[in-house]
Amino acid sequence: MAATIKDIAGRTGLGLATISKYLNGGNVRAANRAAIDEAIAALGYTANNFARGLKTNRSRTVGVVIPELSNLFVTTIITEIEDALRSRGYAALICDCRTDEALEAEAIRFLLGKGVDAILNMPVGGTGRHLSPALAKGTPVVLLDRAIEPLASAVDTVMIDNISAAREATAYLLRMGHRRVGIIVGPEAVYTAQRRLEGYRQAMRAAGIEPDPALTCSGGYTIEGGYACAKRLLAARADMTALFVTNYEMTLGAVIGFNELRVRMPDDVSVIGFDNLPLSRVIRPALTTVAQPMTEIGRAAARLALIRLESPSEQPERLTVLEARLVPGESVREMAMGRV
Amino acid sequence: MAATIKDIAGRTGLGLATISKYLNGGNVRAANRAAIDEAIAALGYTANNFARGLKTNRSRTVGVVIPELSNLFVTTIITEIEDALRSRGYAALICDCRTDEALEAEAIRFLLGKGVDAILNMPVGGTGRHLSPALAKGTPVVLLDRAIEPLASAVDTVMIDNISAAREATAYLLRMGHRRVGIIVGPEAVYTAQRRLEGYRQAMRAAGIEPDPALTCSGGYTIEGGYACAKRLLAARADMTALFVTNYEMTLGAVIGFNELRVRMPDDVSVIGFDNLPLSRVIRPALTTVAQPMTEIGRAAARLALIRLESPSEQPERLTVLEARLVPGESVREMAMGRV
DNA sequence: TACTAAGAGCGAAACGTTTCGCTTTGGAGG
DNA sequence: CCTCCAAAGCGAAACGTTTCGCTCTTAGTA
Repeated sequence: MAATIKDIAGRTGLGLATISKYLNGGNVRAANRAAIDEAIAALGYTANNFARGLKTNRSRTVGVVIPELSNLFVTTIITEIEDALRSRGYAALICDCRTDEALEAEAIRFLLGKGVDAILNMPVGGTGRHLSPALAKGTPVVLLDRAIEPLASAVDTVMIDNISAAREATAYLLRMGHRRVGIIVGPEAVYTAQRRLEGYRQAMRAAGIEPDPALTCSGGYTIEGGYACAKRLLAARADMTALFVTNYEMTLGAVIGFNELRVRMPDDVSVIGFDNLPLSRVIRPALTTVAQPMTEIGRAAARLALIRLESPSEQPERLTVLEARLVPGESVREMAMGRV
Repeated sequence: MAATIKDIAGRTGLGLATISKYLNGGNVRAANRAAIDEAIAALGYTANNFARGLKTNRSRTVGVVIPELSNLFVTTIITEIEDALRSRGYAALICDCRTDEALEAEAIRFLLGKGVDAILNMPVGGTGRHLSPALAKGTPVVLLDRAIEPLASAVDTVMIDNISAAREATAYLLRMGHRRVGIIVGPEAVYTAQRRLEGYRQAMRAAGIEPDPALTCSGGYTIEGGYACAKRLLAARADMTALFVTNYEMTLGAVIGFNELRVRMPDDVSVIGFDNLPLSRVIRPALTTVAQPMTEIGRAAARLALIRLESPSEQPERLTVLEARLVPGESVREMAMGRV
């Protein structure tokens, strides 16, 4: 039905091997090259990926396993990955595991069964057990955003230094004279949430302040959680003068909550948000945020996967730590010295 | 390296054909069935998808082409689709075409080259030309959210009745006594945006009101656009008493804009938003929204694709129109009669 | 003109499955 | 104990590539 390499051979009078070689970048005499090109166009030939995969054991397909597709941080990264891969002929098989470890393990198995050449994973499980089938099979793995210690030497990891990013954001608030600094953190089980909380604590202690549990609220990395925490923190600690919100969704929620309560930024509460996505740039007063380089994360991950797949001789570092920057806005005010 | 059907045959003493038949659901004597199962477990056998695809020309893979991955409406639907497909052994290859017609056409070709069994597409291009390679090849196509008239009889379409949803939302505002009703619409080129605007106009005219261009603002379906439009409309028409925002992102933006301007809902302006996503339910006052059945859209699309793939005898309707409902909140107030 | 590398071109085998068209088998009914 | 038939089992061919190990051309050199 569809044209095959054999049809091309028939039409051009050349041999199978020659056509195949040409298609894979080999050298062919100019006249023959023209003939092959002509035949391909005339017959509408496309290589059969099944046959090719059967011989080469390569699918030019990469699996992406993420905890949650409905999250702007995730989708921004995936968009970048997908773009980079597609331009090199790779397609992305995406599995949303709904933040469920069992589903995540199943997704990995499923993708391996589909013959993916590599796996990109923003892991839910902290043990890395779900990845062992991939490692056993020799499939390259790139971890996104979250490290898994026991796998550090077996997989690539791309992330930011969450502790120092959080520490610097908190230190900035302290430097501006704030003392009662609240934090809205993510789920306890999530790697980045732990590290961001740790960074906050380090900064507080370095300033001689013991973190007040009543100033910490867990917002589950969701808009609703951020919204609820903003209200809860204000109710529990009316004297809170600054707040650090540790992801984009919760920042959005907190801003909406503050607005509803007529709490003004930065006059009533100074705020540092997370992730410099479109909205953060547009609302007034402009938010001061910790900006993760999402585009670079995606690109770096795609690049690593491609290197592992196509240039096995190159041996890039296992760990890529990208830098988050504090993007100044107008949502933090400097406290009068007297009030400190 | 990996175990093949031949290894199973060797270990069990059975023939290739028997193993294959069993794997594909055929009948086999109980004793042999046990032997095969044992061998599969012992050897860790998994069917080779390339070989299988080569014979059957089926990849158990479906392509999904969408304009934009960073959009909650899109990702909610995709999550559902992916889930439904995966449970039936199908994987989803996702291509974000960045709202670019040329990229969209390329994505379709790319996916066909990958051998996808079906294509789900939320189309950017209105002509449907980009789908002709798929139709030529006989690959089933399901359109999401947006129809393409010339293809009505060749592809499946799953969407809501945008005109009537918008008409009813607007009519509700009119029924509550509002006359100066604004609308934030999406991009002119987008099917749903056109229809929603049309529904609004129909309702206004039915109430004897000629739509005021100064009460229409295009927010490009983005958070920033909704935010900007909310401010622009208030500036242009301070006497606007109600506003209809026609997608989720713009609704979020408008709410933030109103909050910043200290415009209270519903006291100063009544608001009907779009899409009943988590946030819409949680903010105060609760938003009145047009809720699209996103879960059902995803499920219906997946179901159609699966039927076309696995039950060619069934002939479902080409067009599936799902119902959007008006979910009442507290963001619309009834105007005093005198003010009408 | 003759010779020689290097470059082009070639056929056949192999990848792991499904499927076609048979043959064998087990056991129910007589 | 036979007969018979549906069910179960079978071998071989085919799917469309890539690749191995050759042979044949070609063009440059002597």
